[in-house]
Amino acid sequence: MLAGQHKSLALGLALLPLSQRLPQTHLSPKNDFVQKLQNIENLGGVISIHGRLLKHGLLGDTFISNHLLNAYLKFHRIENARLVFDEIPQPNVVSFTSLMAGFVGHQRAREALVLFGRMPVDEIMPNEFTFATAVNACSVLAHVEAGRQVHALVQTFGLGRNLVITSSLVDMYGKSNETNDARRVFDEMPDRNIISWSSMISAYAQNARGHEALELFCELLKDNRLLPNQFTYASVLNACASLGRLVAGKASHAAVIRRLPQMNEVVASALLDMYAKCGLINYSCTVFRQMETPSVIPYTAMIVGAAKHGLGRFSLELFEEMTRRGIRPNDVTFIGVLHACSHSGLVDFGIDHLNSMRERYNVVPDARHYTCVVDMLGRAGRLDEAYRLASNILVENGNDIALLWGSLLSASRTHGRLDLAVEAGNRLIEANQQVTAAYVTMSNTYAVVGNWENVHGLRTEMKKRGLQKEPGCSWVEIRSTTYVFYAGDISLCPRGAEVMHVLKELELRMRERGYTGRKGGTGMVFVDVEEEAKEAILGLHSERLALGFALVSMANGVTIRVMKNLRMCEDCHVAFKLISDIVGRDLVVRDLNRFHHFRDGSCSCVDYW
DNA sequence: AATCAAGCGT
Repeated sequence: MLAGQHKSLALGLALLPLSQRLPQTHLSPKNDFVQKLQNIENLGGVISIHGRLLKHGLLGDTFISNHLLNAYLKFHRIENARLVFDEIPQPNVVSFTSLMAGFVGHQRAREALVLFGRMPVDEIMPNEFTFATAVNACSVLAHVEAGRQVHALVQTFGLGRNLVITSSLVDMYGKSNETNDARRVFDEMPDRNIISWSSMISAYAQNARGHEALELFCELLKDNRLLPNQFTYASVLNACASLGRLVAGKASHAAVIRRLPQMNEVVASALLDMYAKCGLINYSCTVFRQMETPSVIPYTAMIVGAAKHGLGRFSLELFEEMTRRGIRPNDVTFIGVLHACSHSGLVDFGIDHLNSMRERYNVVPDARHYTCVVDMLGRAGRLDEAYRLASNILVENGNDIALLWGSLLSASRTHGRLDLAVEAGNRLIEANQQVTAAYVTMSNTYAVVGNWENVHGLRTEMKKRGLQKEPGCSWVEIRSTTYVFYAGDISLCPRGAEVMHVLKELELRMRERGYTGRKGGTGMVFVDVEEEAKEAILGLHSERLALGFALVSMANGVTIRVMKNLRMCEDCHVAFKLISDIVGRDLVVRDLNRFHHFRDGSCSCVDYW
């Protein structure tokens, strides 16, 4: 509305005869205005100068209008900025670039690209600033086709060696999950700054290629001219977290303390997330409590971390605490909260939260939230309710379908509900999602109820369709060596006999304590935890081998973590607790304490990096 | 006058 007034005023001014306009003094009010616009500290000031510019008839001046446009952007008034742009008689490349950057910064990247496309029509030549912004727009949209087109234009304009543009391209390819293209651009850069390196490290970290992220980080450290900063460490920690590499994560923590003048919230969030994913929830908590005013993101990370460790009550307390402090939960926070309820069997709390999220917090539940609730009902054995809910959710995205029906299928198998397992499995197969896993789980459900004919039938069907289960693997990180295990023959496993002995003993004790693996959720490590093919069942699951090896190492006084499929296996955590009970000592805690290098912020950790 | 990197879910 405000901007609309300006528009009509501007038209009115244009009708005034030149003589009636205020004369320009040779003291140049122009420069005066520009300086004021640059140093302005609040929106009111921008509006007042806007009015005075109108009076002086200075809005036709592209240079001044560009300053005004950017002043509006400084206070996030993207609409006002756009209206200023629309009134510039001859917008130049800076006008275009500034408004494009404004759109990108306000979740309107598509409009930035539209504006970019308008430039040739207005016969404005884009420059390096414009291209960097255009690439950034594609990056935000993860629109790799547009990104490739812009990349091609960059080459045509002879800007293929520009540092800023190429760094943006690395980021764009990374965000579009085209990691190899990101690396190609990175390798071809004539020179690189810390942003180029951080972008490439983060491209690896975000695309499940943590090993390469850490490798590249090591390479970066060899160059003494470039210092890693907060961005770099956040990505490195993210890589450690996704790999479950506690030792590297610890060392990064040490490096953060030693090498960064101060830690910001993003690094702290990455750090607490890393500790949670590597199994040290107490460390997560310590990092979290060191933050004075954590925002929604560290709160969410902590809630999710606690949930994964089976600390459902703690998750809910954290949620209470954050809302009490007036921090608004977002969609991800609720995924964490529902996840917590699901994994701690707090079904009714979970349903309450689902219902309150829209009403009280104005967060609309989507497929991911409903999937959590389906999972929660399924784990609790309330399969009919789970099925009813799942049938009523509208899911289009293949990945969402896989999560929803995959969750129901798994619960149906656990509870021996053949009817629902078949229904859920067929949904997956129809949607061409997780087809192999669906066949295997359906077949396992037939096995649970003793219907061997159908087990065999499904196996034949799989063979006919040429479906083969990829071998899963698990690994253990001991000191800084990673031991990888595949399902199969025990004789291939290092210290196989010892491993076998420990596992047998453990399984016996667990059965004595009533862990049959039929209750869902916890205690599943030892019975059918992985949906592996029947052949693998004859041998051993990779997780059991990894766990057994870890236990043997632990018995020899070695500190270990057990990992599964890139993430910490929450069931292993439960298993550790049981093992501690069985051996009558708190092995886990004692061993974790040996890692305690950080006291009072000082550090005695070896220089890993 | 305008351009590049980071953290929370499955």
